[in-house]
Parts: sequence; C-alpha cells; structure tokens
Amino acid sequence: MLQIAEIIKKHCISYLKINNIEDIVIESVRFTVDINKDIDRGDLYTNFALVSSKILKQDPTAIAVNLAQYLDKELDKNIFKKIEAIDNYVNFYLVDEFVSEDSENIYHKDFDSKKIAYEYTDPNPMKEFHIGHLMSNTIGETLSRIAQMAGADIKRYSYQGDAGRHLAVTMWGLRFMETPWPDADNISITDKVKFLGQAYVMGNKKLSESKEKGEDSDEYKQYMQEIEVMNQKIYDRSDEEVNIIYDQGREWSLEKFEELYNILGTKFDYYFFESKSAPVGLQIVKDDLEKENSIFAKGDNDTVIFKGEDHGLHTRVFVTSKGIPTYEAKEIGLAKIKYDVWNFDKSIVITANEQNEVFKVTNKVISLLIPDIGPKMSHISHGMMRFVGEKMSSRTGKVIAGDELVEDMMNASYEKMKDRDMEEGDKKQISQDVAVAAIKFSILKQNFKKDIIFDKEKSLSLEGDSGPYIQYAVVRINSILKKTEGLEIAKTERELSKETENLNRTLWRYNHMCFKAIDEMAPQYIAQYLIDLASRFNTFYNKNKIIEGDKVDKGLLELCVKTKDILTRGLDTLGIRVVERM
RNA sequence: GCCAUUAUAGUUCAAUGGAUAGAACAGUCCCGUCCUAAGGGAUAGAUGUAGGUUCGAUUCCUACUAGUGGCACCA
Repeated sequence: MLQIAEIIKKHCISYLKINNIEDIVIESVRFTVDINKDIDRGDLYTNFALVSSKILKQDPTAIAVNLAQYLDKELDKNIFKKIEAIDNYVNFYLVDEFVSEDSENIYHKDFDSKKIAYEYTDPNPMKEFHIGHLMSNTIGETLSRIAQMAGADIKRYSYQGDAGRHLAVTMWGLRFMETPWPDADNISITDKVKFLGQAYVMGNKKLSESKEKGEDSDEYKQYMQEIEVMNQKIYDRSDEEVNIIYDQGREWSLEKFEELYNILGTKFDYYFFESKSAPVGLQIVKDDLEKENSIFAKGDNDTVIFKGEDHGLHTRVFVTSKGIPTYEAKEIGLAKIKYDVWNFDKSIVITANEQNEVFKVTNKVISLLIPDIGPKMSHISHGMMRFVGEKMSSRTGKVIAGDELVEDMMNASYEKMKDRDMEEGDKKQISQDVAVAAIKFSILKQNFKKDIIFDKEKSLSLEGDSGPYIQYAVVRINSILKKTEGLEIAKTERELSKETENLNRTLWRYNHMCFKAIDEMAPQYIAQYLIDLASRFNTFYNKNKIIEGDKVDKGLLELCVKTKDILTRGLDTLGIRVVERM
C-alpha cells in the first residue's frame, strides 16, 4: 500500500483504540483506504465507517462524521487539505502541491529481493510463431517488468520445442511440398521460415486427409509409421540426411525468432530446448519407475503413465509406447535444468489456458520427484486471441501467424504516416513501435485471463483507448517542448484551472496503481491508468495555453514534463516503447 | 459425460463485498487547432436466469442456461 494510505490507516486504527476496541477485534476490521475513482470526490476515501459500524455499535453515518473530525485533528495539514464525511464515507483531499514519494521501485514483500524466473513465449522451431506466442510474450514481458519494479531479481527464459512429433510432421511434410527447399542466399529468412511453416501445415493436411480415408487404411498406417520413424530419427540423430535439413531449418527458425524478439522488445537471459530437456526428463522418469513405490505406472502398450486421479487430477502419458518422452516428461527435465542454471525462488511459466491441466499434473509430479524444486514452480495462463469479424479456428486452417500480424499492423501504421516529412528509416522504426504498441496494449488493457477479441482498426486508432493514443500524448508533449526552445519561460501568477488541477492530481496515482498491478499481477491497472492520464492530459491541453506569444508558462510546462515522464515509465512497464514523433 | 473457465450498454472492455456500475467505439448534438494519424465536451444506453449468505452482492455460495478450453501416447 502506498505510504499515504498507510498513514490514514494507522490513524483509523488508533481511532478504534481510543474507542476501547480490543486489538484482536481491530484486526478483524477489514476496511480499505483507496484512491477515489471519482476525482471530484477527493483523492482518497475510506469505507471505515461501514465496516466498523457493527463493532462500534453505531450508525455508519455518525462514525464517518466522528472519524473525519478525529482525523482532521490528527493528520498533517501540510498534506491533507480537507477531510470530509459524506454519507458513510470519509473523503480526503490532498494539498495542491502534494507529490508522492516517487521511486522507480515499489516495494512488495512477495517480490522484494526474490529470484524469479519468467518463462514465456516458447515458440517451436520449424513451426509458425503464432498469435498465442505473441500473447505469451506480451504478458510475460510485462509481468517480469512489474516484478522488477517490485524489487525482484528476475531472469527471462524461453523454452523452445526443437524435438517432438510436430517437428517430425514438418520434416515428413517436406516431401509433399511443390516448391524446393529454400536454401539460397536470395531468399529472405522470413520466407525460409514461412516455407517450414507450410511444410508443417502440409504434413498435417496429408495426414488428416489420409485419416479420413479410414484409420485402418494402409495409407494412414504407413503415414503414421513414417512420422514415427522420423520422430525417432530426430530424437536420436541417427540419419545424417535428416540431421542436415533439421539443423538448417532449426537455425533459420531461431534467427527469425530473434528478429521478432528485437521488434517486440524482449531480451532473454537463457534459452532452453526440448532436445536437452528430453533425455534428462526421460532419465528421471526411468529411474523413478524402477523404485518400488514409483509414482509412475505402466500403461497400455508399454507406455509410462502418471495416474493423476489419486491427486484429483487426470492420467497423463510421460513416455510413449515407442520409448520417447512426451511434453510432460520433458517438463520434469526442464525444471531441473532451469534450476541448475539459476537457483530461483520461484519459476513462473506463462502459457495459454489450454495447458492448465497439463501444468497441474506436471507441477504435481515435479513436487513428488524433486521436492526442492516442485513447490517453486507455478503456472500463469492467459486467454486466446480472436479476431473481430471472423470466427477463427485452427480446424478450418485459418490461423494468423504472430509475425504476420505484426507485419500487417506495421504496414497499416506505415500507410498512415507515409506522407510525413521524415527519413525512411525513422518512419519504418516508428511504424514498427506503434504497431507493437497497438497489439500489446489491446492485450494488456484487459484482464488477460479472458479471451481477447483483437480489433485491428481500433487498436491502431488515436480515438479511443489504444496504445498509439498514449504514445501520441507523449508525441504531443514532445512537440510542445520543442516549440518552447528559445522562448522565455516564466512563472505566471494565476489560479489553476480545473483541468490543470485534475491532471496534477492524477500524476501521483501512478505509484498506487503500480502497487495494485504488482499485488494482483494485473497489468491492466497500469494500462487503464495510462489511458486515464493521457485522456486527462488531452483535456488539459485543449483548455490551457502553455505557450502564449513568445512566453511559456513555467508551471504548465513542468506539468507537461511530469506527465510525459509518467506516461513513458508506464508504457515501459507494459513493454511498450514511446516514439519521438508520429 | 466429467473438470476448469467466462457471462456487465448495440459492440469491445473496466470496477479490493459498499457512494450515482466506469471507459472506448458506433449514434445524436456542440466546440476546436501551441498537437495534424489532432483532439475535446455534452447526450442516451448495461450487471444471463432463479435462489441463498449479508445491514449491503456485478463481486461470495448453489442450481440452471449459453459460450470457451481440457479430459493417455501433440505441445
């Protein structure tokens, strides 16, 4: 909680004490001191009167009045301008000059000095980087930055599936491709990766077409067999020809991912691969299986399974009938590898919510097998991204790739500024940052646990609550600052306008909203706040002249600078860049 | 079928058990340029259904309805 709110709380508690309420009872009084949503009703409020009316055996309205009188005497007049009781609430008005203790870090007991690993994005080489990865990246990036702000020591992890059946499908699907293997200098990395993505789609298509002919058909059986063989070859690297193609494809994919991370603004500390976690996980499972009281069991066809039902979960396969470790077994190996690299206090994996059940099982298994690490593992999930105007479904094959979405938005953004008098490189860079802001903000302005309906037009629009709307507020301030260069900056003696006062009173709320975002792991508090701040700035700007002739109002100019600072820091916490111009 | 999760204006989203349920877009009506991808103001409009707990429920509980995800060798 913010210091100012703590001060009020402390005095509320002493109010209970002077009313002869016992300490044990006081602890049970769950009142809050929070920011007033309606700024006209004051800066802070407390619901103390409502919550304590039973204990004080008094009408809440009377308590509110008494409390307000009491606090008016106790609290520092240099901070509190006015304290008033209205209905059942007590409202607090801070003095105009109030500035909160402004620090980059906001202490929180769950984060301060804790070592926390954030694993997110997790794309798979030789497969498309899809919008799910984009979401995971956006959310993981901001959560890690929020943790940093809260005082945590963090590392960013990315885990990439460079082994597994999906790769076998891609490699197997290559034979059906009409275009040749794009191993040439004049083919861009994007097109090379696109080719691989197409091979994966092709492989899946051929397989499902064949499945429709009947699961007993010779063709389907043959295809399944071939994919199985390919999977084995990738796993044990027994076929030199396969190795060459595989290594090349993997390298292209990773290069492409790196390019995307640059655009998105993520820098990972460690990369992990399934090809590394698989043998480690497999060994751990095998070793445990040999024990008398193993948590694993033999399933159908010689599989190794974990019977989750005993723990209120469901059964999952850890090793396939062919002896290959599944995602679940790899997850065990990964936990060990991650912890060996950096002894974290907590490891958080961010994925779409379709994986909720898997993580419940794997985290349980890890806890049983490696008690030192298991309890430190946690999973945060997010909803799926859908698009306005179209029912997206993976079944119909209409899936939009993440990098295509970014590119698409970049082009749309570029289109809007193509006539500006600017260097080409700047235009490209700006349209890129704006596009990323548009996408990220759409995701972060709402509760990420729910599905997100992405609207391309609205997310880029400067009307309404969008990332670019906030970026634009910063740009507007920049252009004011530029205009003031060389002009006379002087204090003016005049009463503050209502808009000026409101903007000023909104600024210190940033820390408070950050605290809430940290406390609830909810970046939307910051996003919503930034919209509010940008909007208040625009209202202020509309009504107040900062520059009159060749004179600049010093007070208003400083307010602009402060606003810009908070907007910039807020966007940065969301993993969004500000731009100089637009 | 079982488990999880969601349901708030026409649409897309907010709201630690408490004040008059906040925005944005679309609609209607104004103002406007120190910002030019300008922007701002006003106006109208919502808690899926039925119960329960509570002084008080959008928020907690139960049932129902509807949507989404998951439920053994994909990740």
